[in-house]
Amino acid sequence: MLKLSRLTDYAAVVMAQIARHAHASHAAADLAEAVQLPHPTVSKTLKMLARAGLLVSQRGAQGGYRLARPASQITAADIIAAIEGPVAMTECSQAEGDCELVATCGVADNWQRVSLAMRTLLESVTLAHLADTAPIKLPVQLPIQTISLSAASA
Amino acid sequence: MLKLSRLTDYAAVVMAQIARHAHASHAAADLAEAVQLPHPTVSKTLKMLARAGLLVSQRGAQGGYRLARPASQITAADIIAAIEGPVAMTECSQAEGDCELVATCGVADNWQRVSLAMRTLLESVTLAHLADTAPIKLPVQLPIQTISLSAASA
DNA sequence: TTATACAGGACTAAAATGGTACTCAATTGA
DNA sequence: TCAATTGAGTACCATTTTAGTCCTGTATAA
Repeated sequence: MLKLSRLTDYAAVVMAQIARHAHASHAAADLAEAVQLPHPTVSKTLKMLARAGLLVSQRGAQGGYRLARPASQITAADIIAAIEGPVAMTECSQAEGDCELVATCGVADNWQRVSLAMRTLLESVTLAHLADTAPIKLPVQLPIQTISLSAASA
Repeated sequence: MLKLSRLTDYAAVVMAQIARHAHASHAAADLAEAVQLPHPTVSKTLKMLARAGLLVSQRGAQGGYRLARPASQITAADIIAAIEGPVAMTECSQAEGDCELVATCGVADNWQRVSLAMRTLLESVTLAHLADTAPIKLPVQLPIQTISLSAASA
């Protein structure tokens, strides 16, 4: 399925919720209520996002979480990376030298290129886009074809 | 990590191996030897690929697996789908009506668009590209930017 | 100083994944 | 027609990952 983990999914929903009221501080409990998910799980997610530097936290009464920077400067790739680690399709596309099958593999290089393309795509989608109830209008069908796999330039 | 499962990774490697000698029939054991992976696992992978219609199998002596169609007509998305099911980033981006959080979610539509873009990307990469030892030259950095999220057209 | 709210870590339960083994069926060719 | 080869199908187990919970500690504001 190549799918996001459920926590990552939650993270996106919660981030979007915060982004829609970026001025205020949001307590974990309030957010959990707003998005209809269990407190402890939302809390865990928020902690991960804060640790990744996407949210800033404020302890104590009237505390809570706020965006660390404008929603337009937080990307889908950031959110995914905060929960699941760096976006990479295969083991070998994130770190060098782990895979002992390099010799017989023969597809590593090309997978890495595809992986890079996906990362670039995810970096081009911002939290501002996600939080907007209006659909982001990705003219997907056509332009991606312009990434013709035969063209030049590395 | 948004990563492929290990079996999917194997599938790509094995498919590439077959694609490089598309004329011959390949026994599971031979392929396992060639790519240095355990027999039973390769066998399992091959069965899944055959069931998905990407390979045709021939039983008996001199039997084995062959590509069901030219490598240029088999996409990365096909291979991933054969092992993991349809490419979709979230539960709700593959089937309608499962998620009871639609009301509070607010990001479903946009995730689905991103998901579609990823699928399109994976459909534009063929087995012929993957199997080619020469790198596919994805001019990624630039053109993906042309998928500007603000443009028109649904 | 007390209530609020986040931080961190440990722990458990459940599910997905990966891998193995065994038996059956089909094809070839001697 | 029989034996060897090779895929098909199924069931099973071990491991890892994921999700979720709980508890204790710490910072802040009123």
